[in-house]
Amino acid sequence: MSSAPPSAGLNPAQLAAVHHLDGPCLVIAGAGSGKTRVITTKIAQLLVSGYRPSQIAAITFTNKAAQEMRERAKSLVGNKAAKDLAISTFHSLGVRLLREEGSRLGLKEQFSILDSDDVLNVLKDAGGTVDINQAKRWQWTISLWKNQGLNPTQAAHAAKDEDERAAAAVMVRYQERLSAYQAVDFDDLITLPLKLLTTDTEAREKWQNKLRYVLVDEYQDTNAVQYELLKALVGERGMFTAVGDDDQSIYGWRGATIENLKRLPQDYPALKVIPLEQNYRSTGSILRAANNVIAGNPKLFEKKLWSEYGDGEPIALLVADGEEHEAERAVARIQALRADGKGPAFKDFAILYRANHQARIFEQALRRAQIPYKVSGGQSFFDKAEIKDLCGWLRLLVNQDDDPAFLRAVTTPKRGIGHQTLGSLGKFSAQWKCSMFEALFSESLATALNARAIAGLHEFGRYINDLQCRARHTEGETAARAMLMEWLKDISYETHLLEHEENEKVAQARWGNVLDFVDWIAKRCGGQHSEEGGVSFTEPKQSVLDVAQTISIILSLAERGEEQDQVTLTTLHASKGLEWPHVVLVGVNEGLLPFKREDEEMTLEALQEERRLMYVGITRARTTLAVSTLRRRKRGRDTVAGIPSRFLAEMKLDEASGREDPREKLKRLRAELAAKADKADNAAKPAD
DNA sequence: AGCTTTCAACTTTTT
DNA sequence: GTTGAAAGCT
Repeated sequence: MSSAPPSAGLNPAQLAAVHHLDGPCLVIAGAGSGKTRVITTKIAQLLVSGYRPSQIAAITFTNKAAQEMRERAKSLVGNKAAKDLAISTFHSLGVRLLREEGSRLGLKEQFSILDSDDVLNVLKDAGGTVDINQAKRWQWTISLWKNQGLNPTQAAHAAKDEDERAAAAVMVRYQERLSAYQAVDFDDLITLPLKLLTTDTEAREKWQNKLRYVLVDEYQDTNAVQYELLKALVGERGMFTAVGDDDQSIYGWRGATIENLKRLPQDYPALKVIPLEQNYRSTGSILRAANNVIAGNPKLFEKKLWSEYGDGEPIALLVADGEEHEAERAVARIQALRADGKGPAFKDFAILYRANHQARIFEQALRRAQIPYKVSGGQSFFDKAEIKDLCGWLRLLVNQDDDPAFLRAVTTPKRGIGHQTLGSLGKFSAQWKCSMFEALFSESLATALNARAIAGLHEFGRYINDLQCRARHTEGETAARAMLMEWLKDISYETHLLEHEENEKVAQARWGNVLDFVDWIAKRCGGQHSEEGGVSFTEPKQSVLDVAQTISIILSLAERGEEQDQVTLTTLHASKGLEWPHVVLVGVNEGLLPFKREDEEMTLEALQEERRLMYVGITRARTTLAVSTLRRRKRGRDTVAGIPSRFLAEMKLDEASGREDPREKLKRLRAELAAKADKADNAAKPAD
């Protein structure tokens, strides 16, 4: 290792942020200003100045972000030091605190953590209803209260209408049930540690001593309770660095509050505020548009992004006749840019939209153009244990040499084949360099295993072969559903769930997921009819095995975390923190972005949050950005006139091309238009 | 009363 | 393309 300081190559503002170690520090990190680099470098700097790794806590909002930060830290400070750093989400830090100190709150060490589905069941029970939506509304309301730091009594006080009073009443019983079960929900993972640290001096001193320095990422996303927890953790010393951007606060609707940014200078008069304004991501045109838009919001901290890169391409404005046309234009743009010179990869493109349902039309258009794509979000369905079980079986049907799948299928549900047998089978297959499934029918298997074990394995093997055969020859939705249900009956999966789950309600929920899964597969087996661009066409029917194959591919790619070359489709919310060379921001219309419900008026706060969303969208782009607006848009059954979003005017696109001579500009624009028309023509031909 | 049909609406999401 | 609510039908 060289002796260069960890902060080599940082700009002055970044350096100031890294080296301000002896007091509270707030870094206002504009989009693309290298904030993760600042955090990891600061961690390294803290180590240099004498902190031990275990004394430094870095807090993020998602596990993914924590993972990434740990990777970055690892490459900077080495494996050994990085291992002991307390890099985690607010929630996992909460878990750690409660596991160690929970007894002080009357919580046993092995308390259970309820996920969202579990909570819903408890709420139905506590509220005496079967109405899932009612339960969901309670869940939402109660969660917001808890995130504001309200207990049931305070919540009852805060309740404004009949619905909220009912929710508050349910909340009392809900909390009682949680403590009776020795269970906590996600919100408790913040509120209970806070309660502990504020009421128990001994615990507070212990943890303030343990975690000497705290860094918080995405600080603008903290809610009231998280703020208090941070305060309790850092105590009087106030040794922390908060990194955030008030202009990228887009989670107000789930309890995040920029009050936390306003309060910080008041609560910590010694606070050093350092804005990072140099952007290392986008071209001048893009940054100018972003700055112009966000200028419409009141400023909490003054900052203006700038970049050393040139203006680059002007921002393209697409005006589409309708949703289909918009999708075609977006696809044509991708094809045109790819036809250009070196040609960017598909993964260099993203299509950004306000609401999930907007994705569908773009999916269709991309499929028709044979462009690979992925829709971000969702997919967590496949992480559920019961779904993983069944996917194990499906993977085995697709590829019998998939040993992990074999092990999962052969042991779930239990069928009298234990680890002894499987251990021997594994050794045998390793010796003969074949898969476990292949080994199962080998004649020399008798040398390794007794007859009873072999008989059991053979039965399983025959069943798999039979099932594979059925899966290959079953097509169509109804037949597929019947076949899958028969399979589940064959392996007694429902019984398995009921036996292995202590709580019958949880088992029922899991079985419900299984049925959803069956449904999902069956739907894909039936031919799908769709109308696309006036052409009606039918996807061919698929066999169950075909669908299983698709699932296997998705799973193996996800498992390896491999990035494929595909266009990204994502909501603006989910795009925060990401970037692409080429971005198309679609549906930039009044009503959609800014979003407004039909019957409600938009508050100023809501509009400002929508504006920040627009700002986030613009700043995702590195080299080119296209914004697209609809001239007509669908609303339910009928089509209404589309009003261009006010944010388009705020971008001041005509000014954005700079101080160019008007005549020159006209000439250039004409040439560009002609070139684009050519490209679009060329690109359109092979697509049809 | 309980069923079917029709109509209109349609955020954003992590732990 | 789905879901929930309200109107209409038996």
